[in-house]
Amino acid sequence: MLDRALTLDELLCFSLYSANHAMGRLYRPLLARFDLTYPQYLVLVALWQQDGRKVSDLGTELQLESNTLTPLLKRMEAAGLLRRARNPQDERSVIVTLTDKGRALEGEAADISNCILAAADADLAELAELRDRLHRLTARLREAG
Amino acid sequence: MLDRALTLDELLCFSLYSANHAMGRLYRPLLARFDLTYPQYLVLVALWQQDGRKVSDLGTELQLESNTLTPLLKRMEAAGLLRRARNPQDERSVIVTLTDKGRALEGEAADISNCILAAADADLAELAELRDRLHRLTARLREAG
DNA sequence: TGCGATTATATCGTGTACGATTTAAATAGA
DNA sequence: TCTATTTAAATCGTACACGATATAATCGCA
Repeated sequence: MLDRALTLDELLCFSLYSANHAMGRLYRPLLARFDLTYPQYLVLVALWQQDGRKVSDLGTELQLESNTLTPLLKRMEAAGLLRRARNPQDERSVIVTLTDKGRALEGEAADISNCILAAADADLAELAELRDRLHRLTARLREAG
Repeated sequence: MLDRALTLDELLCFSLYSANHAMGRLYRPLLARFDLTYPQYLVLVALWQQDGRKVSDLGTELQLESNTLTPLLKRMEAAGLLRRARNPQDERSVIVTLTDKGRALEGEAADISNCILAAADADLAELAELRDRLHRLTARLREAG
C-alpha cells in the first residue's frame, strides 16, 4: 500500500488509454480514405460479420447505447452505407442493414488490418496473446462493475 | 492472409477499445464523487507527479493538444483545482499549477487505484506485465505513425 | 378489454477528441 | 532593426460517449 498516488506510467488504465489512443491515430488516416470514423468502422465490422441486426444488438456488441448509436447510424445512413428501418414484427426496434456500398467496403478496406499489424511490428502469436489478456481483463472489469 | 474481414473479437484494436471502455466505466462512479471526469483525473495524476507544467508538456504526456486541453483545463480551473497563468519568461506558454484543493485530492482519491486493482481481480505481477506489454505496443504504434 | 409496467429508440446537455485555422509572442536572419 | 518564420495557446466545427429524460410500442395481468 503506497502513500502516494501512482504515476501515469504506473497506471494500467493509462497504458490502456494510451494504447487505444495510439491505435486510433493509426486508424484515422487509413479510415479517412473511406470517409469513416473509427466507431463507424467498428459498426461495419460488426455488420459484415452479421447483417440485419437491431440497434440494441449492435449496442451490446460495441458496448454503446442508443444515445451514441442513433446519431452515429444516422450519419452512416446519410453516407449511404446502411439503412435503418423499424422492425415490422416489433415497431419498437430498428433493424440496421448494409447497403451494397456498405457491403462493398469489406473488400476495399480489407487491407487496413494488415497495415495495423505491420505497424504493431510484432509476431501474430504475441499480439493474439495480448488480445486475449485484454479480453480476460475486460470480462473481469465488467463483472466487477 | 484472410479473404474476409476480421471479426470484432479478433481485432486487437477492439480488445483495446473494449478494455479501455470497461475501465472508464469502472472509474466513472469512483471519480464522480470528486466531480472529476477521467481525463481530468489523468491531468491531476500528471500534476501530482510534477506540478507547474506548461500546457504543452501535459499534452506530450497525455497525448492531447491544446484544442482538447485548453477547455478541459479551464473547467478544472473553474472547479478550483488548478490555476492557469502565462509564463512570465515566455508569454506564449501557459503554466498550470495545482491549488491547495487540487493537491488535497491526491490523498482523498488515493483509494481509487485500489478499487480498480480489486476489480481487475488479478495478481499485481500479471497486471504489471500487461501494462508493460501495452507500453511496448504503444511505442511501436507511435513509431509507425 | 384496458391500463400500468416494461422495452427500444430517440433526444438533450455536457465533456472529451481532433483537424483546421487564428492569434500573439518569440526568434532568426538579412 | 525590421520582418519572415516558428512556436504556444486558443478557437471553431464535427463526431463520439454518456447520464438523464422523453416517446412510442408492446406486454402483463386483473
